[in-house]
Amino acid sequence: MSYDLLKLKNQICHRFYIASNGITRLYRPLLNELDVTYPQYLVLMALWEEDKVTISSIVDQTHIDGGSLTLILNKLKKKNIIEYLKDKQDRRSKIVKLTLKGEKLKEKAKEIPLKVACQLPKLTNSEMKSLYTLLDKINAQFKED
Amino acid sequence: MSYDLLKLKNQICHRFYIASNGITRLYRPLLNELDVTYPQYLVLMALWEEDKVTISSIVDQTHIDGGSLTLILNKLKKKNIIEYLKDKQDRRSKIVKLTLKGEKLKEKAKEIPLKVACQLPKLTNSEMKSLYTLLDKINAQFKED
DNA sequence: TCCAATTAGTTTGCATGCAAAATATAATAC
DNA sequence: GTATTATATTTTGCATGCAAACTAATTGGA
Repeated sequence: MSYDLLKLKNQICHRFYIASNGITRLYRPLLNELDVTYPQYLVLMALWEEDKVTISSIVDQTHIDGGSLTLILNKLKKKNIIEYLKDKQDRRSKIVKLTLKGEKLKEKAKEIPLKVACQLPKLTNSEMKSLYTLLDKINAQFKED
Repeated sequence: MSYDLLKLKNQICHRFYIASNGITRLYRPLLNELDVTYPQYLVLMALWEEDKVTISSIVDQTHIDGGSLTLILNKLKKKNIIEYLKDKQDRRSKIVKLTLKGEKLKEKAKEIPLKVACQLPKLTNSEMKSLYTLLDKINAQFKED
């Protein structure tokens, strides 16, 4: 009995692991049509909301690791989806800006959220709201890290 | 307004991504003391519950990708935490078995779940139960993939 | 003003996650 | 019984996630 907490069925982190990987898998075929990966899509969503931002701002919004983000952004640049501008106030930082192609991708992506939602088990509005609230409580502590 | 569904704040998958990575980060320093990574720990939890199982059984229990699991198991073998046995019924499959060292690690790991729980925001029993239920609903569809 | 501490990004090395191809062995169809 | 098909596992190649070391530029204070 004292080992019950070590059982897989009692691991909340394992449930997040399964949910995160599983839902990302649902996105994959849809994102393939845009020729982007899920983390690249996170970056795009951040830029579609606010363009011409620093790399560290994107880190804050997406929670993608900075080292990984360097690679991700370079790939988006190679695909002509973003470009870099110089920050004249602070020469250490770079400004990331969507290209026209990057902006137009938003139109193509518009249908993705609903298509993914349709493949998920139906939750009532109340359940969905509750899930968001609980996730936000759990994640609150990671917002500042 | 028609792009609201593309905002980061409305992405349930992004919340799972943040929660999964964030909580795994809480485990890391604790798991370092056992010299294992989080996915390796998932494998150990599966084996502590049921030892001498096939690789595909571990895939079913942990939802770790089969290709990745081959590497993970080889690393656990190199650390003398598991060993392989031959399956005489089916020579395609391997039986994975904890070594004595692997079994003893369970004792060392016993305190980990509580130590992690202490670092998470406090949820009421009711909230926690609700979160588990909702996650299980979401994950139900990935159980068979 | 000059140096120490800080900050923005990049690079490196290791460990997955994942799709797809490759291997080896079993089970089925005929 | 032999060819076809299916299953268990491994291998390969690419894309992160992450810690730690590194570079360049800015800031804070003495």
